[in-house]
Amino acid sequence: MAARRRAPAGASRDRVFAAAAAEFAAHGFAGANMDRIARAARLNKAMIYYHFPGKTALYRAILADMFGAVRKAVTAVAASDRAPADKIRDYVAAIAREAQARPHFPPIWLREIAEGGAHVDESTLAYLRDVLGALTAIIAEGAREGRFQTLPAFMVQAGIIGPLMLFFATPRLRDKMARLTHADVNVSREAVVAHVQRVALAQLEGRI
Amino acid sequence: MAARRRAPAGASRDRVFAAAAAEFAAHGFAGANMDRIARAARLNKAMIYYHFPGKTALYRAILADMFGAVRKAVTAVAASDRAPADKIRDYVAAIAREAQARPHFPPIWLREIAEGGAHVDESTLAYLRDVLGALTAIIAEGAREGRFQTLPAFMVQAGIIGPLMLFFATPRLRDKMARLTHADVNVSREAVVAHVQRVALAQLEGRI
DNA sequence: GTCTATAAATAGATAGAC
DNA sequence: GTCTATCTATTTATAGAC
Repeated sequence: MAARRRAPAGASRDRVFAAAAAEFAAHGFAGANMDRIARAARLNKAMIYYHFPGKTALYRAILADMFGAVRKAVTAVAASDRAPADKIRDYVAAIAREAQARPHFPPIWLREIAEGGAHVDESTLAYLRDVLGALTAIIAEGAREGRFQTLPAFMVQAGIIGPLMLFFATPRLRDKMARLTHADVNVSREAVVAHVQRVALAQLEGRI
Repeated sequence: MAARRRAPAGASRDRVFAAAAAEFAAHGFAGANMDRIARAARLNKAMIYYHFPGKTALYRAILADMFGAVRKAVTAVAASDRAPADKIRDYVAAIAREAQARPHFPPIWLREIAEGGAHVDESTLAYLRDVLGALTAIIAEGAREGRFQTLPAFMVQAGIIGPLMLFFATPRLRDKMARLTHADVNVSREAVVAHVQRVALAQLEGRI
């Protein structure tokens, strides 16, 4: 048996990945700096290129991780045996959970929306299709059972991820605003998630 | 009287401004390229620096224009003599109108949210404070009249601008998705605005 | 006001030693 | 696997002529 390595196998790759995710979230694709990523990962630039073919591939790996995780979570929700209304709540909760598990997720998603998915490759686009597909399926199921009205999935999705991403992406901006104004910008995570769940459900059940 | 100039006074400055807005929307602050801006404005780079001190100042001028216009519109809404419920509808419509009048607006706003207002200076932050302040005032007025429940303005705001910006910023992304999937991603502007109005109002009137 | 040419700095990517 | 040193291209910004 080989002696135990000083550092776990793949540790430096993980450090590059984590540092890059934070960098892309903070500065966007074009603004991300390979030198800063290397420094944050406590490595040198050459090590990034040892682990990843280049900046674009590194970014896409992060996108795939993000949307792959969401896809997996919401697909499981859609396939569960819960009632449609509960699936909607679970769908919202799942997205919130995956977003919160990755602080870089909301900023990167917002940016990717802003540039029309310029860096999204085919396989990641397929993940997104499946995410919207899961929501579409839940809506269709609820409609079949006479509990939901049929709304365009995109509209429901916008009502869910819009507020969620805004909330999760803005802790610093809300701090900034809180220091400037007296408006109540400090809302709890639970309150936001519960609110988005109620709103999404009220829409689909025609209570709006 | 001076002879009429070939081109209107300030025309080249306007061209720089318009080209820069499109460039920042498409590529973000860091990704924006002064050469491309010059070319799109049918000028050379030196002319940009003749009109603006630098890239940051140019970007901030665009932010100030955007948020200044929104501030003006929603402040007028809050000060009008309409009923609180109508003011909420007007508030949503005003934001949608200003966003649609400037195609660069939604992408830039989304990006600025994503990076925590990194490029927002004091005066623009004051505009944002007034925008949220207008909404806060409308909610307070409705609550005083016993028509609204008091919700955090930020939460209501997130429910409004989240879906609106997502919709206005994603025509290309939705096209991309439409070609890939059969989901109904083609929602009309009117439907989205009306929907956001109904949702915001239902929240405040406690019908959710 | 408008241009060309260029300075000065930055950043993605690689060579090659250990 | 990890490092230093460097190449090359890009990019913000300016000098200076017209």
